[in-house]
Amino acid sequence: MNATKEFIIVESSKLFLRKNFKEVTMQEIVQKTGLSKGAFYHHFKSKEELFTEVLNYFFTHVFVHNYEAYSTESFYAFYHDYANAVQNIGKRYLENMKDEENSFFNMNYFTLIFDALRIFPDFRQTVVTGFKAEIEIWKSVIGKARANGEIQSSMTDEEIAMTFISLSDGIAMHMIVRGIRINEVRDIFLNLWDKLYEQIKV
Amino acid sequence: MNATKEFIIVESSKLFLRKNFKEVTMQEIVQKTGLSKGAFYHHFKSKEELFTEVLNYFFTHVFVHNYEAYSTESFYAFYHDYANAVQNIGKRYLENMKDEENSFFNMNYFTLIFDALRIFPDFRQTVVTGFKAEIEIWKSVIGKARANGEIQSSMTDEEIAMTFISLSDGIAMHMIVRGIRINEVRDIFLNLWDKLYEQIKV
DNA sequence: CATTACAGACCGAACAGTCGGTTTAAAATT
DNA sequence: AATTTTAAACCGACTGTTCGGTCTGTAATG
Repeated sequence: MNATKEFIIVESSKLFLRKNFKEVTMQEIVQKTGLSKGAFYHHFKSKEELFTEVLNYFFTHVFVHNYEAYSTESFYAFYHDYANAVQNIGKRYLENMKDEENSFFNMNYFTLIFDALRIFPDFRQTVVTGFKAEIEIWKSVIGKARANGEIQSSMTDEEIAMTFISLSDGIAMHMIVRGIRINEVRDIFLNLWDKLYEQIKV
Repeated sequence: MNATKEFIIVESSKLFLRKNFKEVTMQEIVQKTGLSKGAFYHHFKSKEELFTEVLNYFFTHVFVHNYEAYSTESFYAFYHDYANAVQNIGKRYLENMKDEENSFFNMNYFTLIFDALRIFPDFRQTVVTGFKAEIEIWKSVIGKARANGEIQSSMTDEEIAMTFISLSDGIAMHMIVRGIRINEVRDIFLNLWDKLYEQIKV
């Protein structure tokens, strides 16, 4: 990809972490990139096209889990690796803000998704596919842990997976609303995960 | 409150369940209400003022729990009452949409809060206060259940409360993204709540 | 008949996007 | 090596439209 185009995506992605699609103006984008409107429209056919690229950037470079790197030795090791990765995602998220005056995030993983769904209804399929893939990975680790005798529960693998994932998402959302520091979120849901784990470990 | 003003709030609230603040235009508001611009600005000094009233309407008439009505006999009865109330909230939410062609909700409890936080930073305090009050109610019911010998857990009352609340919120968010029918959300998280309950009940 | 409620023409600002033209640098030609 | 050609990158004034909001006039109300 063209370097300038990539530069525009990365720079304007910072704007989309503070305001939603409608609130970010072309004027702000050209100001942030230091380019002109003509230059922008040379690389993108519309503001919407930029936004699709920004979303793609977020979901392939920022809000992304590298599951291959997580231990599948035990469920315990797996979800601890996952929690640490969430911490790193938070750090990448904050890096996108360090050149802003008021380092307060008004958009987040969830609002970005809902904003995108409103503008691009087809985006739903992409998100749902991603969710399902994530659940499958958790299920397989959990199933293995159950077979190993690491854990034991009346819940199905899928129920355990959904409980862990949804709990962390719910906690994250509450903490974002409360304005808590991103790095503290991990500790809060990891503590609860450990407590849940205690109840299912053999 | 003036009947026309209330009518404007209720009618335009339906628009704010489909689009965010910036996306909803004055033209749509006057069209939806069948009134004129002059009439609107006779009752409200700005679009923002309307939005504060709409938010107030949502959080006092739609997205609201009537905790006094919930059983505090047992934690089990309490969270079942809560889950049923969530069902009713979902129904009220859907009622606001029945006169629209495409009955698909693009805004929800969470996006509304985040939209509001961006426009009215002071709204955070209101939301956080509400969250804390909710947790306190749960904590007291859980504490009582523990004292009664209904439940037993290595988790603190607050941890149990946060686990239950955040889990249902996380589930709701996932299900909204998936486009699942609102009424099914209750069954999904209530099932998980029951499983968690099984593990802490004496 | 004074006040409230409403209508709708109207306003300037802001919006996304366009367009004619300039700069830059590499490729082609002499 | 010097000159010409070509194309991509970029510029910013400009366009048509829509935005939230105002203003003046009229109808209803009590």
